[in-house]
Amino acid sequence: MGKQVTEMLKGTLEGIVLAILVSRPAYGYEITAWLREQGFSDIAEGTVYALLIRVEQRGLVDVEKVPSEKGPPRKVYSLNAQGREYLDEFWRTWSFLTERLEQLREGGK
Amino acid sequence: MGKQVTEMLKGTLEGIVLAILVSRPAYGYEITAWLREQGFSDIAEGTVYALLIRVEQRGLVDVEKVPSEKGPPRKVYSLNAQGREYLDEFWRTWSFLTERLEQLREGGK
DNA sequence: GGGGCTATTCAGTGTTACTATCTACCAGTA
DNA sequence: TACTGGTAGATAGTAACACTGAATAGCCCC
Repeated sequence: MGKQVTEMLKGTLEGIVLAILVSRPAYGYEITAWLREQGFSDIAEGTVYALLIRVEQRGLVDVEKVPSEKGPPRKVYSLNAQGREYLDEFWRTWSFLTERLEQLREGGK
Repeated sequence: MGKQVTEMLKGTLEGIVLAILVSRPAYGYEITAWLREQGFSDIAEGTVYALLIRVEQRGLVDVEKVPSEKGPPRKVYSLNAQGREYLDEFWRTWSFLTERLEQLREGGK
């Protein structure tokens, strides 16, 4: 992809991951793979792990270590109450931004 | 506003400013004031100026120094051909992101 | 002269995603 | 046994970007 996406993901990738976790618990490798399927073609391996550690430290997710059939144990993350609250705020902020930008796009024609 | 907006603006504020400039030339102070009216309540003074210098150095805008009735001369920026190209790409990237997020928001209910 | 508004600049900081690399576990295979 | 490949996570260092806070400068008016 491009540098543009990279910069835009700052601040949104966190919301994206939390939005994934609200529908079902998941672990890092899985999330990365899913993002790539969705078109975020070059999300770096380490990026999601770093993000998950951050949100864990902020207490937005619960963690459970689950043994894997293949490879080392998985750290399965799930959104807790605080995380859901944070996600709600994320959506509000996101809506604000999209509204402003939609206006600009209309006006710029 | 909050830290969330700050982080989300990374990568998008640049597009926002370029989108303003495509409809009319403008100078830093004016742009900052306009953004604040639009609800970006605490865009920092220095932020827009730094951004304008960046896009100028990348050759996306043309600059003209215009004497002001009050205060020091204004640096009036206008989008050039390269800038318009870049803005087009910005909108494509933005659309990609909004589509993905809209899907996530739908799915998360 | 001093306060208030306009307008720009700049050094320093924090956050975030990327790059690159490393560790670890297991299965299949030569 | 040794090697490869897929799964899974951690981490040190870097670049980009917006913010903080302050400084500078010009102009007007009391």
